[in-house]
Amino acid sequence: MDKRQQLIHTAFNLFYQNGIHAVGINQILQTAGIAKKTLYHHFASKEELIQAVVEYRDDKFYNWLASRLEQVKPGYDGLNELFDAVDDWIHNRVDVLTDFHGCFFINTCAEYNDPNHPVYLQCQQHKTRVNSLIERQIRALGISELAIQYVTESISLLKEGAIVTAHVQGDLTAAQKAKAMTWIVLAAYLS
Amino acid sequence: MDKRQQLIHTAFNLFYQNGIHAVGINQILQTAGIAKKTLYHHFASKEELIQAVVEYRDDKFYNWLASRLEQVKPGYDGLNELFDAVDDWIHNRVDVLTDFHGCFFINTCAEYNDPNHPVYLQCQQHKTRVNSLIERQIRALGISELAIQYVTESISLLKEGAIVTAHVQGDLTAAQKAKAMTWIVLAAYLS
DNA sequence: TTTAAGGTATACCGATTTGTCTACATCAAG
DNA sequence: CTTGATGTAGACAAATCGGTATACCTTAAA
Repeated sequence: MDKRQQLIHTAFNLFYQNGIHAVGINQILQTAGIAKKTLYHHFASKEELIQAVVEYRDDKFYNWLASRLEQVKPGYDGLNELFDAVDDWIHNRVDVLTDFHGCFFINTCAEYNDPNHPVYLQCQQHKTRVNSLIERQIRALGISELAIQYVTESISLLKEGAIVTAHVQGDLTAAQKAKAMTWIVLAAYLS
Repeated sequence: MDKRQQLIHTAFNLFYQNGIHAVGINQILQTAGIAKKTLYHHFASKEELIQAVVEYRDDKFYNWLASRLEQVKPGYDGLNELFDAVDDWIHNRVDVLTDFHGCFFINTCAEYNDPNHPVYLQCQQHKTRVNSLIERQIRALGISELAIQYVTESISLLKEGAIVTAHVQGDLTAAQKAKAMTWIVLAAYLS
């Protein structure tokens, strides 16, 4: 019954479904059934609410993915699990992430197009956190320290491509394609 | 001195830089130096202007890429050119596309999150058109008809990943990474 | 029992939104 | 010469925006 958390939760769902700029504060309040005064008791402005929402999603997504990856051995198994997890997400098989509408952080960067904007930076940092999960898998393969960063960023690129392709093109097999390419790329880099 | 075209051009620049929902009609009018009546003489609503802007960008981007690809032989050379073109775009070396702010169509889908919305469909169709350019290159490789579609969509996924990674992460080498992976993937699929 | 925090409900503020309207200017074609 | 298309300038309307203010309620702790 924490009103603050209720507001963040409601705002995220509306933002994720309709875009941030398209959702007004009154709509959030009406949907959540919460008074305006209460919102401005917890947040100084809409901007602050938005930042809290991004942080909320960052945690939720990162923790979900991290827990998925913890269930398998780091390395090849982890990379398989990564793309299986994305595949589950795309197919709406992950309740905790709500219905798939692309990557919330990519979407948000599309709205806040200024790379110096706090919200934009939050989104970048989320991607950095997620990449660290990928790096852990790559590192377990025992390749040269020099190559780790490059390979990590390449796999990350495949993951981003899968998410965007699934979203914009509606290609539900995108994660599987990215997974297949990951195997091929790794085989080439490790030979 | 075509006012209609002037409006579309100004609106696109503002939309691309700030997002569609963040830009008001008055801002467009003031920037373009055009009266409100004139806008509503050419367009029935803001929505209609937006659709014209998306169509304008669709043509501009498609024609640019198509002309780049026409300068080389279809097949391997065309695929190299594809990623070199994206690389030029990312590095702001393509005047006709204006400063890089990610893919306008991906960004727009992020704002119009409803897959049934006309603008969303326009963006999907743009991707389909671009994919047909990629397919032409893949087809020239002489692989089986069955594989053409799959490989095309895989290369497309790499291209999307490069654009998004360059935009959100600010990784200016993303197109080169995607290009390198394209070679590897093709070598595997053609062996 | 009193007090402060957190809450609802709603009126209100100024600014901004999309879109309409009036009044007038230019100019090419019938 | 007139008419219709295209244009400018800007007032205006109705709705909505983010945000503030007032009045009152509940509840838990001092």
